[in-house]
Amino acid sequence: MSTETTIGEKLRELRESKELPLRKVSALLDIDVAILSKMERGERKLTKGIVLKLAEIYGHNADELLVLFLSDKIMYEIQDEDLGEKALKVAEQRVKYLKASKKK
Amino acid sequence: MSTETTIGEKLRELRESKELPLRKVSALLDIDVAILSKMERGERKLTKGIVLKLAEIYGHNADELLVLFLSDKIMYEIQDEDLGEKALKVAEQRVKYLKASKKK
DNA sequence: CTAAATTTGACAATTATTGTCAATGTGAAA
DNA sequence: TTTCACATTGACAATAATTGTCAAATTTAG
Repeated sequence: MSTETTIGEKLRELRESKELPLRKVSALLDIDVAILSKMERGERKLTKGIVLKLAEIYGHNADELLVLFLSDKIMYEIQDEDLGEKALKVAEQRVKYLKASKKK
Repeated sequence: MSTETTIGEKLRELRESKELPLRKVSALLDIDVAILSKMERGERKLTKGIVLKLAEIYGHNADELLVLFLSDKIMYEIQDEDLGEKALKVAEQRVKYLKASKKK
């Protein structure tokens, strides 16, 4: 499940599957074509807003893209860290703890 | 397992358990006392280097502190995100995938 | 009270990120 | 080759974020 792809690569795949040129998509997003090019190749950071707009443009499930987007940011934080996996597990515990203590 | 504490709070606890004033510790770290104060309270970002030095100063297990430090950074990325937990799981998969494909 | 410890806020200096643009590179068509 | 659309690259200034430094204010312990 989306384990071998970055959000940028995924967005490029989606764009190409729709046969849309960067030029058109960047116009819809109202950003420079160079920036979108770099975002797809991971050279510039994506924002949540851009990801959501692209989900809309490509007619693709937004949550799936957001999860990939967030996990990319997480991966960036733990890159090359031996303790990354442990840190992820601790973070999971903490998320669960927060959920539990946040009464609905 | 360290689910209710930030790295800053943990470092403050350690310092207080050793009865060391900020003044002395910040001198050992060669940083301003104000910065260390803010780091302990989460108002300024800690660095890996500072965490390691503090582990040394307090004679505390460095890995445990690093895991907490990294998980803090992860938590920061997914704060308030409904999809945070899913993103963590995907990140775990990806870490495992990377480990597997990186032949030793 | 007083003295040490800590916190707070303001500020300039540094560093990072951003958008913009032009030049360059790539590939397909003919 | 020439042309054309598409994409990439790098340089640059503008903007924003982070940093260290300091002094004043506040809190805490005696």
